[in-house]
Amino acid sequence: MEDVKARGCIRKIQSSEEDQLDLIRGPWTVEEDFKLINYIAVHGEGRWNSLARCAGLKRTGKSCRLRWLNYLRPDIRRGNITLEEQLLILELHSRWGNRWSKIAQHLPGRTDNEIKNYWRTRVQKHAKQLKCDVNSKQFKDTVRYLWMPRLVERIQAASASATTATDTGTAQMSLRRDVIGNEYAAQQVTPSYTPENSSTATVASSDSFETQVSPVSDLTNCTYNNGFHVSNNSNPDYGFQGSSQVDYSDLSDNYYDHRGGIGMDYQTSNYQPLLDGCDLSDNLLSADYFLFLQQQFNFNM
DNA sequence: AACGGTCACAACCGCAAGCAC
DNA sequence: CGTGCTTGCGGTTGTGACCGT
Repeated sequence: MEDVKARGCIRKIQSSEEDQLDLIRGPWTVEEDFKLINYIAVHGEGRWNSLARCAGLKRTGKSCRLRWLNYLRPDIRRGNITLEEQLLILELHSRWGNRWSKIAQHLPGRTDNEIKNYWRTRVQKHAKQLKCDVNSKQFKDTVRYLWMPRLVERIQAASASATTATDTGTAQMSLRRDVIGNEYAAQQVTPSYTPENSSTATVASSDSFETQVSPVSDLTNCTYNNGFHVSNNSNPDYGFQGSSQVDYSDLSDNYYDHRGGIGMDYQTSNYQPLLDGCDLSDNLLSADYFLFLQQQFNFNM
């Protein structure tokens, strides 16, 4: 009964405060961030509306929650999306669609917002360049048979060069542009982004290039230099419209580079159902490929 | 140097589910 | 059971930095 009273009281206070407070919107200030961090450090997170009030923040609970989860949390991982992460995002998105939070659960330190932004700014950009819908079979096949195998190649190449390199310190830390000039933010970024957890940071950066994309009919039967052979495209009409010049800058450079070999064996004969309980058509990976993912991420589905 | 276009990302919005009362 | 609050999610927008002309 007292709770009811209390709730009613809070509601009154809440509405009157909202009237008076004229809540702040837009970018957070350093001072606000410190208030939020300090309050959570003492009281923990949750009950965001009351947290916002008690912390003296003229923000909605929603805004506080978002700021904490997407930016201030200590385990947030900064820097470019690595090749491994790109691969994982492509794979998980192919299975789950725009379930960003679910995808984010498999990328430690990455937020759903970050992954969503990545998808929209990078992946959808490429779909646009191909003049096809990001949800079309055409685009999904492109991801499946081109981008992902190529990403695997690059990851393999990167890890191979990493093992030969004696200087592990070459992993470059890539701060977000908006962090530059923001000293307190830079302090947050540094500790969580180490060579250990971003071994491919150097190759994951945007290395701009232009790639010749073959007519799509070629995609129905081609063999990659890593042995990944594509021959099971069932759509005979599968073809890109318009320009064949596509910029795959950060997703995978040398997209159609058939030189050299990584030594991976992705034969179509290995192209099997991957995961229990999944629609077969949604399975992008061979068993080898899955093993590879597991090795890369300690990945458990 | 100025300008416009593009990119990347933080932040907001609306909606829905879950929960307590 | 209805109501209101909290939380979480996905979509969208705003904005500063960068880049090409």
